[in-house]
Amino acid sequence: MKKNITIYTIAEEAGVSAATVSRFLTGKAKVNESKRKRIDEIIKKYNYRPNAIARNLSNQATKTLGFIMPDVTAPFYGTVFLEAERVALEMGYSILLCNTMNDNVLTNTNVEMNYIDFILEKQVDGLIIMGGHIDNLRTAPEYLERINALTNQVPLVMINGEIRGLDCYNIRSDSKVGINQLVDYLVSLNHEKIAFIGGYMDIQPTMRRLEIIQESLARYGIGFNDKWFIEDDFSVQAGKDSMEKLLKMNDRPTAVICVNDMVAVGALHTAMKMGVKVPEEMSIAGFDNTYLTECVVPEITTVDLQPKKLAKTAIETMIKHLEGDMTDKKEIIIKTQLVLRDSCSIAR
Amino acid sequence: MKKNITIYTIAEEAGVSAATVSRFLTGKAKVNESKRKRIDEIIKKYNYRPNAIARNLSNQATKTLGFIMPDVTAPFYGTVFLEAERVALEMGYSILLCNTMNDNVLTNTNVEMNYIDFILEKQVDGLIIMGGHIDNLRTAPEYLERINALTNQVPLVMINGEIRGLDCYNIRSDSKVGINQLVDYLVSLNHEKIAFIGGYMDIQPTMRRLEIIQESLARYGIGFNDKWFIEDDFSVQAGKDSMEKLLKMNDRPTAVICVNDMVAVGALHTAMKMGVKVPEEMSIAGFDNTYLTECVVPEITTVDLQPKKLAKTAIETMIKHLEGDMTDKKEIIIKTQLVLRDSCSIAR
DNA sequence: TTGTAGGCGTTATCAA
DNA sequence: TTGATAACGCCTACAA
Repeated sequence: MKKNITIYTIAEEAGVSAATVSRFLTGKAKVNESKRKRIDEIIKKYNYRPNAIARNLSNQATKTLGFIMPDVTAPFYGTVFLEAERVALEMGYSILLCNTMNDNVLTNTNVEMNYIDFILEKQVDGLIIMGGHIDNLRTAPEYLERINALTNQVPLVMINGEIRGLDCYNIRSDSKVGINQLVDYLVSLNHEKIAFIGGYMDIQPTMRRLEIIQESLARYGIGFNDKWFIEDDFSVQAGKDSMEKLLKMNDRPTAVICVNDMVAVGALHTAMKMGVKVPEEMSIAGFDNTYLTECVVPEITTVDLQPKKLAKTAIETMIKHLEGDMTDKKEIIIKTQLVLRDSCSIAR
Repeated sequence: MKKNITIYTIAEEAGVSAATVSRFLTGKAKVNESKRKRIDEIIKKYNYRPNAIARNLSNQATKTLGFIMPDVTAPFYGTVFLEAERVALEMGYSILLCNTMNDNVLTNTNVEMNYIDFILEKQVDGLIIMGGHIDNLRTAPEYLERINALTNQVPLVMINGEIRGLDCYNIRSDSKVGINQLVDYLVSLNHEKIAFIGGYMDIQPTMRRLEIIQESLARYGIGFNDKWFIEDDFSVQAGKDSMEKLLKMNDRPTAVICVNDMVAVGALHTAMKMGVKVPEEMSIAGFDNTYLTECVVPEITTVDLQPKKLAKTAIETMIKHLEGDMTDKKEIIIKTQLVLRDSCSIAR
């Protein structure tokens, strides 16, 4: 086994001490011009790279951020992650990603809890959580306890999470603006029979959106028919199934708001398959404004949650905190906005 | 600042030496039952977790694999990554993901090369590369040189890469079977005017697929009209643009094979927007078999590249290598297969 | 079965 | 400006 090349290797060949090589590497102290040059040469000769593990151990910091989410494969989460990675890298940090996929959002918190431990062992400097159990309105007590303890070990940023009274940063989107715009729009198109599909009752984005929709409709004196809330998960398949249920009803809604774009795409899929014309016979809207909305015809009208802005804010908030630039602004709201496309038209 | 809890903290309180605690932790040597118990208690009391960084430094291994790819957000890549993460975790490894997004596939190799350095500094035990410059048929010499050097530092697994004569493992999908099936199918539907859209000429998956399509058509004595190869990138937008070009031609093809599902979805989008019925007036097929194909109507007929199998094989191959279970099978072929859905029908 | 001591590759403190 | 030297937290001979 070839011996590793270390600062000692470099130091020896350059005729200096390891400390000097280290200083050269970090640039935190001056080193004589001639030695500089020699060190530089040897480093290039060996194509030497400092060992980040050793560096981390010594520095007591890894310059890496843990990021826990359900599934990068979902366009919204994926977009957030990618932007987070980009911004982090730009600021000199890297991201350790964990997908908790297998967890059942409503019950089993094991995967996520294991991941938290796992990620802490890796000594991340900060932890970012998006989706999963932090969205759960009835959080399991042991999970709550764990996440509370967490808060003392490492700074935490939650994206669109729901847990109250937790000492962490919250980056959340204010759905209200976007939803009001959406409801205004639908009402202006004469819709009064509006459904809401996808998502679990116990999950925050679901209930929050549903409530705001109801409030928003109430401004027009329009009631929400509970039969038209179809509970399911957040997948394309959920959209397909839920729309099918809706279409089998005697009293159909004229417009369907979906808990996210994936569900909207699924809903559109079923409508088309069952010969229901969108938007002529049925209007459909989504949430998130992911690229999916522009994949289908008609393109889907949606509420933009600004995933990139969420990501950027989350990373910047975390790094500011880590670098001592404290704020006491623990909560940051990102505005949402309606994006008009082709999937809604006048009710008939 | 609170002092960190280390094996010494535990050792002291348990009245044993740090070595014993370490042995308890690794389980690699026996430790007396009564001490076992005491150690265990203290560990729980403090909620102690071993510091992975220190462990890695000592072990000279990180149990993490670097994974370099262009963009997790693309469904195919995302699927591969997710499965890779799952399998790796199951085998006790974690994955450090890097998205090279910003690189221009054809020219600038900087982002990817920087990432390689970056990832090596983190002392990953192995490196997996999928997409990006390894697909480039005219690889930049300095990139080749770099990647060759790489090969001496860390085991390398390439997924569907093209670089020949490199000492690494290759997991690649054999497109031939799937493409032959696709061509057989299209010909059986009376298609003779078949286009191919998306992808760059200089990129392996593009050319490989195109060549095989041509060969496959040749079996039927059908020629390929070069005008119907529209070069573009691999995005939904590419599909939209390319289809538009195709539809503006006087002599239109009756079927379009797309370099991947995203392009296929884009192509379908344009066809529908321009009032061309799919599949009645135009058949469309894709590659990859991602979930996108089932989002749209008609659902898209595609060649399944088995992303999960690619991922699993890649990870298993890597870990087998790392754990000394060497094989000399440096190349593993994953079969592809045609998946029939609704986007193709008889030519007219 | 247990403890001592040295090493993993860097950084940082303290003299010089 | 430089060089010893002691951390950082864990693992593993080696000796007991």
